[in-house]
Amino acid sequence: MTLTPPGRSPNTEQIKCKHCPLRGNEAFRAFTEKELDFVQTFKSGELVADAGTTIFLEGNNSAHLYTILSGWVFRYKLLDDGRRQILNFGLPGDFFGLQSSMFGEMDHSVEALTDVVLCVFPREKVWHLYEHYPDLGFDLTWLAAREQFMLDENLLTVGRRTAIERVASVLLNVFLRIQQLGMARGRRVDVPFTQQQLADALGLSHVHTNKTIKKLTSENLIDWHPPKLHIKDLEGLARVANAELASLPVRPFI
Amino acid sequence: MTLTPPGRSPNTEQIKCKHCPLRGNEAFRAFTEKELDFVQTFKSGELVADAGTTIFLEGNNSAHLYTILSGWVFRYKLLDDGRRQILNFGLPGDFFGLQSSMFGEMDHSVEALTDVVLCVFPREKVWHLYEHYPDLGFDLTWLAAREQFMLDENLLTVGRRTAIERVASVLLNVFLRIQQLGMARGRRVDVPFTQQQLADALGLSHVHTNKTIKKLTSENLIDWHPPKLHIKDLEGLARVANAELASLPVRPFI
DNA sequence: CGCAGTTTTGAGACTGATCAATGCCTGTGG
DNA sequence: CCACAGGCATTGATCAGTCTCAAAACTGCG
Repeated sequence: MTLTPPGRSPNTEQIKCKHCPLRGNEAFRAFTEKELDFVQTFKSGELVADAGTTIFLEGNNSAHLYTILSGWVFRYKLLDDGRRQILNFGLPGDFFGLQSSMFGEMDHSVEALTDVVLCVFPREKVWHLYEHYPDLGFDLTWLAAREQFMLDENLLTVGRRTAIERVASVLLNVFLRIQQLGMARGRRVDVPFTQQQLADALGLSHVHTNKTIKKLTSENLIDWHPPKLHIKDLEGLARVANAELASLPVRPFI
Repeated sequence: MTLTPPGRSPNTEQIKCKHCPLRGNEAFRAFTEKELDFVQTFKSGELVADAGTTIFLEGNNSAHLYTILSGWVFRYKLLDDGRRQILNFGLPGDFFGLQSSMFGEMDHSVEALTDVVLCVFPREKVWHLYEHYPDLGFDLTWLAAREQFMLDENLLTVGRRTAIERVASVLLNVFLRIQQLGMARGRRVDVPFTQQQLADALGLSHVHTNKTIKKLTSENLIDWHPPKLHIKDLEGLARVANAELASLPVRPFI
């Protein structure tokens, strides 16, 4: 496990915001020079973490905000006896850690699902952002509303969909998000989570999740040999999921 | 069903922000004169709606943001076949409708649970707020983060808690929220939702919800003769819920 | 008084949980 | 190059929590 402290990355040179690999991506809105310069001063460093590393724990007073440059993370909550609910997955360009900068304490934990590179922002500067870059403040709210949107969807899934609908809708969502980032090869994507982790996101047991995946496979909708996921029938999958195939809006990121 | 259009309330005089009944409440942070004046210009009217009225529907392009002055609402999503998941309840001081002002379209519906009075803000002015009142922009983000916090909790509840834990934790949360608003009489509060609505928030059937409430009652933890809820054993209820009794932070509102 | 919506109760069915193995792949060290 | 360990995936059998269906009792209201 490597957890490089913010501000000092070991071998790798830090990426300048100007040259941020995410900038060119069509999924994200364009930035002005001025905004870029500010974001650069806002950024305090990078965090490189191996898969499995805990970025922060519930109850922590994390002093940072993070944008994912590469890799996946997941947010989760635990009950005392160890039951775990994964709240959402974070992909490149996604933002997390807002709560601590608002309330001073996180209500959930975050773990690196794959090796990740995170862009780190100190929370003391958040206020500065609102004061001098209202458009970026607006973007922050936008991103918070987007997270809420995804949570609403997850809550519907976990609360009201059957097992097969749940698996179908989460795989579908994840596929669409990867596709939006331009990281899909046709209907083929890399989905790095284990069945156990998927189960924890769905509110199901891992055994039943496995059996449900098999069913989707035997119905010729998907083919998943972790981490390679092939969506063989997108419309069919959406039908089983009881979901619509809306396209995702272009979005900001910090 | 009465749905008074924003900007024209029939008999009632509109409430000036300066005299907003919520202002004095300890649950909320104090505002400066300048902020109050702006919020007053931001406000475009009031919406008075009877219990059961739909404020807006999923897919709508709602042009407004709302703060609840009095009464309860709930946010929900539907599946095609009518299964309903209630995402969260809104109480006085709570804010909703942010998504439409960010993405132009709501992903969920909102219904008045009781008769409500809502304070209406036009979404065109949201940008103005960020530009000229950064502290209010910050507050908006704060409120979005708070909603996220509540959704995280709900997702954990629905995904990983058992029926009895679910009922206990939602009743507990609702009690604490009412208490924070100073609307509790000791351990007694008015909880206006039906068992069916509670069930839809919990991801349970209404029959099983009823049986579970009975169990909590027979264990002498609560006493609920709708709408009168009496929490007979707060600590015991928290224990059953597998939840902690943290106090809620003072919060902003618009 | 009667209606409509809500709560309550019982019985049986079923989805998904739990338990317990087994198989499989990958990386590691001998 | 093989043996082994550890993590994951897979499978079968049994169990139980929750759902569905159906009907009755209750409550507030016109």
